[in-house]
Amino acid sequence: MSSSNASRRNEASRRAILTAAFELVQEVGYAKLSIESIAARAGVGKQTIYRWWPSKGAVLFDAFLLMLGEQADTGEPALPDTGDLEADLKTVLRATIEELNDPRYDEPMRALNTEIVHDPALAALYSERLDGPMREMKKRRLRSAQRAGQLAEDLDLDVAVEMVWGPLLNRWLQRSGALTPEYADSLVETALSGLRPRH
Amino acid sequence: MSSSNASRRNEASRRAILTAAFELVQEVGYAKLSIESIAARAGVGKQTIYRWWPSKGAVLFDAFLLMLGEQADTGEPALPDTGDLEADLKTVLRATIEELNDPRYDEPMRALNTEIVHDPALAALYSERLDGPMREMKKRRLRSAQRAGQLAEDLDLDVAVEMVWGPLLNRWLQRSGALTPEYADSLVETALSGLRPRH
Amino acid sequence: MSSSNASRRNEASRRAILTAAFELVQEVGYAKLSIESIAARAGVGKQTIYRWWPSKGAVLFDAFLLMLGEQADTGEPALPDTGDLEADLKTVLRATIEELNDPRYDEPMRALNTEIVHDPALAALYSERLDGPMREMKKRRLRSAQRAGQLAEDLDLDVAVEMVWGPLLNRWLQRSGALTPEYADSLVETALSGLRPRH
Amino acid sequence: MSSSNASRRNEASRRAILTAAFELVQEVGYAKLSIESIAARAGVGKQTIYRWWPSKGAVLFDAFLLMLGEQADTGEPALPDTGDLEADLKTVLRATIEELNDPRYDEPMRALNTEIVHDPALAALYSERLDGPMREMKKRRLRSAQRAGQLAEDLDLDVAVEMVWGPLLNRWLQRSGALTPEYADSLVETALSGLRPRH
DNA sequence: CTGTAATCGAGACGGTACGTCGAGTCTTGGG
DNA sequence: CCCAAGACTCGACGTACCGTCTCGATTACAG
Repeated sequence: MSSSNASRRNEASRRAILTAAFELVQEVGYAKLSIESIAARAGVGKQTIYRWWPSKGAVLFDAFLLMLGEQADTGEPALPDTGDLEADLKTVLRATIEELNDPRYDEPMRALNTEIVHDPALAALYSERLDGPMREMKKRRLRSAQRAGQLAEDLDLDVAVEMVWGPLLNRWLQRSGALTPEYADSLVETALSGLRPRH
Repeated sequence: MSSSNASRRNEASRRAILTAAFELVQEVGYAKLSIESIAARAGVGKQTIYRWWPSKGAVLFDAFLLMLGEQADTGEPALPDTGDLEADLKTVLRATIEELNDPRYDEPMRALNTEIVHDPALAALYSERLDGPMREMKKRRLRSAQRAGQLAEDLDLDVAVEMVWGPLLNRWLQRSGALTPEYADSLVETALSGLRPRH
Repeated sequence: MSSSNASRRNEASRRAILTAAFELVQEVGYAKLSIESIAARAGVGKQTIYRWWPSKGAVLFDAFLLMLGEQADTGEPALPDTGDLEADLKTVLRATIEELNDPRYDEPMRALNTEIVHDPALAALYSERLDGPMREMKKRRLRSAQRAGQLAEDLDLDVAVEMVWGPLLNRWLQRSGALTPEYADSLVETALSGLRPRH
Repeated sequence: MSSSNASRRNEASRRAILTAAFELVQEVGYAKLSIESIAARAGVGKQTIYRWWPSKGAVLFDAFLLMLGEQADTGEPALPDTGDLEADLKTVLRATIEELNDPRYDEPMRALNTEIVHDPALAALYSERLDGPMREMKKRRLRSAQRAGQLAEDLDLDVAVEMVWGPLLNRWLQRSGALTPEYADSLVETALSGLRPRH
């Protein structure tokens, strides 16, 4: 059922390439990341990269998948659910902010986002393998709250997810403001209550 | 007050360069845009570009300013204010969506966003010259509504702006969903009312 | 005396490789001839070539032997001997010229000569298997004439052979002049009579 | 009349490239000579080589011209003329043999000959710039002898030149025999007297 | 008649070099 | 001093082959 892999691809090389790519994008930044340097760092011929990936962005994407351990794929990842939606969302957003502020992830994630912006094929892949599962996870938490009567019954969960996480991502990408825990709180509170006055 | 500008810079060359840059980024995309091709198209020596701009992104940014006619700078641009905030916002978001779907602006704007993501200096410039004025304009409209009691008194207007426009920009950049007028409406309604049920 | 050939080598592959090599060198020229293209054309794994030949030149050399049907080996090839040395030599040189002018043999023979120039091992092989037998054949004809008193008694036959055929080969390799039947005649006459005036 | 050179070519780079090429072909041989290594040794970008020369062979050819100091071009080079043709030719051939046996010139000259064999354009250049002038020089000496009645009146001097020098070049290229002073003598004597018995 | 070991087609691998593109710098000559 | 033009060094591109190395799948010999 599994032992015979049709491909004669060298798994060790694959991992070396992805690891090298991830390290290098941290060290030199996305603009200066070259296939040549990835190959050199990985101890691999350039052809081995060109053979299996169509673009630099695709390598980076796979590197991401490897680093994330493909968590999104295994089982059903879930957001915390204490019953208190507001608190849970704040917890999650604060954690996200911490990750975005982590220099180890900053450059690689910016690089990935850049590639997605310009490469529709990669965007589709991203949507399918990374963003999709994450979005599902977020929607599951919101649906749970919805069932508990904490969210509007007619709420479009996709819009809801984007309204909570979108501003955060934007601020980070455009550096249009500081990413602080307070910002996370404010975002959650405002999204839940809406801009209009209550009562 | 003397007529002599300190700089002996050739205005014709400047415009030719910016025009060529804007045209080329539409035609070949951002990744394949080269300083050499800009110089060739503009009928200009490469040195003339390097003399006046520090980076490809800076050229692109100035090209944008030129194309936008520096609207943001002239006078006090304003969002429509009919008194009906929800309707006004929907109008504006629908217009924005139309612009983002316009192939003439799609590639150049993606290019600009990409540069901003990786170049903090450019991000600051963007924030000051383009995003800042736009944000002020949006906040003015919201403040007007706030005074009219249509928005919560303690609302953080920056967060509010990001919550309305951020998801839109994100969907566009990541191609994570279609940009339709209905999406604009849904976004405005959800943001104004909040995720929680009313009553 | 046993029927078993020590080698389990595949004769069909061997012939396919040599034929492919000979064809390809005609088609693409020596510089662009690659082991990979030979293997592909022959429908053979690269390893099969590397297993049996030490170098591209060696393959080419064997290809030559195959094409020539190993004539030089079988029996005692001989130059025409009508008793008229001058006429016989002219006949032979004219035939040689025709062969050298034949596009089917031009490129392959140039290729072989090139390899010989740079590879002493191949040069030795060439000398033993191709040039040697040919030279013997030529010397036999000259010796016959010498016995008939038509050539100087103390003549060094090796020098004689080189003086008749050398200039021809040189002109062909360096393209330093046209290879015409008249040239053949002139060469033979001059060599036989010498540069000095007779009487 | 001369100061303004139309080309803005860098003479220092040109010399560095040719010198590097000549050195490298001695050191690593023709087969392993790469444009890349020439550029590296010369401290020059590869593009500068590709900009000015169409092929590796053309570089090598120019390197030869530079090394030979373009002697052939300056003035009227001449072979020794003591009145004794046989002695003079022996002197010259012996000197040639010594040169061909000099390891400093062996590889480069083989390389040049190889290129000529495969590249008609280069062959023409060779004929015009190197072989032609040399051949003229040789013919001048023979013509002088001819006037003195030492050579046949109807002798084709081109054929004569090829008959004396051709065998030598061939033996060297094909390694079909040792290049000794005795061989030079034998060659000259046989060519002058012819293969036929005198009287 | 059946292992078993060499040979085969296939093609991935780590490399080297190719010939091209563009970056950013520098030089020349003209206005 | 600025400009158009374009040569320069340098680094990377993506491709072609090198010679080596597995991988099954024949295939011909030996037991």
